[in-house]
Amino acid sequence: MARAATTSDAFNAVAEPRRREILSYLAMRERPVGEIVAALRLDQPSVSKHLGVLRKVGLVRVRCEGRHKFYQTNAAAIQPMHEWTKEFEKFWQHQLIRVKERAEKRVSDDR
Amino acid sequence: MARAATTSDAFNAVAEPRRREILSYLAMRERPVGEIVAALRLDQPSVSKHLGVLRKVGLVRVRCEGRHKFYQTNAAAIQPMHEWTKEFEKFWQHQLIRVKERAEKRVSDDR
DNA sequence: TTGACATATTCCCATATGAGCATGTAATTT
DNA sequence: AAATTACATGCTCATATGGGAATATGTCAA
Repeated sequence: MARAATTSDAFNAVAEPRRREILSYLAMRERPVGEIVAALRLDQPSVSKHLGVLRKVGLVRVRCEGRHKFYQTNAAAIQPMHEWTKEFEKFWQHQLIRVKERAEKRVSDDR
Repeated sequence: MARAATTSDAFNAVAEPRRREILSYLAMRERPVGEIVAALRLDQPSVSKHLGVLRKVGLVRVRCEGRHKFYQTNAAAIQPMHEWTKEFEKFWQHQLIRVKERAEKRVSDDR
């Protein structure tokens, strides 16, 4: 088996740095494709393809108006990733405390 | 250019579901490779390869003891992902509020 | 030393990728 | 109708992948 498709879930879709940029850019308000192209300085076909991936996993929503398509980030689709990373919060807090303790011990040893 | 390497950053490394399982499994306490193999029912070479990826991006730490290698999740390396997803928190909260408002409006319209 | 055990590495392969470029399609304007 | 605008899709290609199987490395035990 090869690597999982980028369209298989939010984790895979978001692994691509440009897609993260697009999501950040579209979080505040909806934008037509042309503005994404101009703002992020990417080729138009590239943006369209990235938007296709993001659409497939539900990370963006589209609204059509004439020949313009307005894309916006669907933040709710990011929440599961936030929840998963949150599971580790208590551990990195513990780790930081231990690092701090060791540092303080070193200081007292030096005295 | 092809897809970015899985070893290029935490986002890419974590896109693989098995690696997320491994990280969760190793979060509480360190484990030798054999226990990961047994617990997650994966082939040993597969686990070694996944651990190699996780090591390269700093998501796990190793401690060698005789012929055993104890791996543990380095939760601090997950924090940046948590921060990135957190940027969207306010947006999904707004979206949920709007969904709720629309639902309430529908109820009042029906009355 | 020889062998058993614990991990890591290598090879092959089907599959998916993203960039670049060209082309297709739909809506609008002239 | 023809030209223009706004996006989407198709193509090729270099590259990386994860699984499977075999093999290598390193450590301990008898």
